[in-house]
Amino acid sequence: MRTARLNDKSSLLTRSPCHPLVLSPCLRLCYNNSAMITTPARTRIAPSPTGDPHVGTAYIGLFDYVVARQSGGQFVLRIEDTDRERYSASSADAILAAMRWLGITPDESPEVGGPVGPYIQSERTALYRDYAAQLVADGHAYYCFCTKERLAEMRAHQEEAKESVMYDRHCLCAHTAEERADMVRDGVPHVVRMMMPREGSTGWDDLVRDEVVFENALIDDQVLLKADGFPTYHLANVVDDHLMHITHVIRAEEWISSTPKHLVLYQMFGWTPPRYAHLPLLRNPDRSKISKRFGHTSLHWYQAEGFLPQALLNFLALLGWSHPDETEIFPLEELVEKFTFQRFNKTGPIFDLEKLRWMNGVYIRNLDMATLYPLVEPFLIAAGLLQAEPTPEERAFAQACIALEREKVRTLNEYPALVEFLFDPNFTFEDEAVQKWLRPAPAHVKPAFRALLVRLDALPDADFTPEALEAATRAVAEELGVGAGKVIHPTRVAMSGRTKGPSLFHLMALLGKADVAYRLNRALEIAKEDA
RNA sequence: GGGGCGUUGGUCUAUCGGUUAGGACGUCGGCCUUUCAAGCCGAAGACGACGGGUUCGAUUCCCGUACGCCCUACCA
Repeated sequence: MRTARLNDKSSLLTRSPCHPLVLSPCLRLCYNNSAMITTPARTRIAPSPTGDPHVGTAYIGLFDYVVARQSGGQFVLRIEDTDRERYSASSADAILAAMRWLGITPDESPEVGGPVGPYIQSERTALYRDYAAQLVADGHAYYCFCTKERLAEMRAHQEEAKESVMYDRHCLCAHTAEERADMVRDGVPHVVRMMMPREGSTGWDDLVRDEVVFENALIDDQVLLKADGFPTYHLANVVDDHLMHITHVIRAEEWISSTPKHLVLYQMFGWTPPRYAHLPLLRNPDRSKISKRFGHTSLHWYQAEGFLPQALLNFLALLGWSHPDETEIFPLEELVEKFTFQRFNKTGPIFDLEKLRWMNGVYIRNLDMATLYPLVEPFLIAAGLLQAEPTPEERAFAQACIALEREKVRTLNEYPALVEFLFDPNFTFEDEAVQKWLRPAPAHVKPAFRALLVRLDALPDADFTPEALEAATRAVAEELGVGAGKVIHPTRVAMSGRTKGPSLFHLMALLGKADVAYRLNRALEIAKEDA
């Protein structure tokens, strides 16, 4: 049951000189956060194109997607490129591509368009200017001409005096509205600041944190429009969320203290605010906000490392949220089915890469070869094991190699190192393996290799099967009066240069008679040198 | 300095006042096995940050303290 007790907006705002707005009783909303969302919700992810696509964007985007899907609504992607200093031209495309890779594709975006575009804020600047002007005209905002120097000085004084650092409304008190308008007309550089009420409080019922309230007096007169004519996040976000009919703003915890500003803007405009859900912030191992310094924040890294999008999403879903049945491995569809904000935790989780790696391994093992191999091939090509356009034969061989080591990895990029030796009969031996079985070689090893060579030579090509190879190997062991392992282990070293690896007989069958013989002889050579 | 948010094993978490505080990752040990993995079994690891309340009973509700984090930009 949802109830909303919202005072008539005109009674919320009253005026008085220099403290012009008074917000009376705080905004109280009571909702039920335990339920699934049944009326179509419009959610949005609003990344800033300032660098590589960020894992935090994927985290928030995942839940935006889930809420939209669950409720039968839409998931919108909007590019917030109002910071011209940090803007990176290639970033927006990279973000879109990363979302596509993850499979959480927006219903409306700069790429696919939609009914409430444009979806790039730099293409909407006229809009923000108009709304800012309206706020000024209505007395909810004012022009400010203070230089950065004066602001810095003011802050220094305030800090020294142990006062809270806030704009002192110098321009508001020193000039009349007409004077300010004249100065703007005369081209004096200026910004637009919102006139934050100095009394009352502003609060909301957060979908994950319940009621949060701030004293208005503690909130600064935020700059809404910068001197370069671009809006700040605060203005652009409110205007766009309203114009784009966003019903649920899902964002990171770091925005909590900005929310009252946004709420007051909605009141000033006379708009109904959306619901807010402030999700916990992903953390570094030292509990600070996740950053490049400690971990991997770029989605490119996860992709390059060979994480599967499904695994990443599953892992992300379990950061802060938990499945009602305590299930750990579940697909996106199930998250859509089971999601409620109530099951969200408020603590910022540390991003545990080890657990992600485990989970990724589970997902890899659950794939059939037909699905797995195409995902692995690019890694084989990158490692130089395959040429860029493999022939069907090369591809078949590579797939057979991967099949041998299929369940061994946690990330796809581990495959090349595991199967490398299969592609190269002149592989490099590992010192440890050589020392254990070849140099010095236990007395039975060289005879065993020679006996094996003879037996394998006698095997028709068609019989070069794991079963036949195992029989031959065991027969050799018996002949020499040693345990099977005493032949199997050195043979493995002869085949791969290592003490560990895939099933020996399957590996030999895959290599074929000639290659196996070559490798056996090569090992014999190495063992010979020692004497 | 001010404000806000948070605090269950190393990590992710369950618990919506009554449990021997459960699960997962990781760690350690065992089994399986031609090695490595995988799989299976088992173990160690939480006085539920601390101190007060409320209650017949608190990890769960309230207050305080400590600690951590976020915000405090003409960045988002």
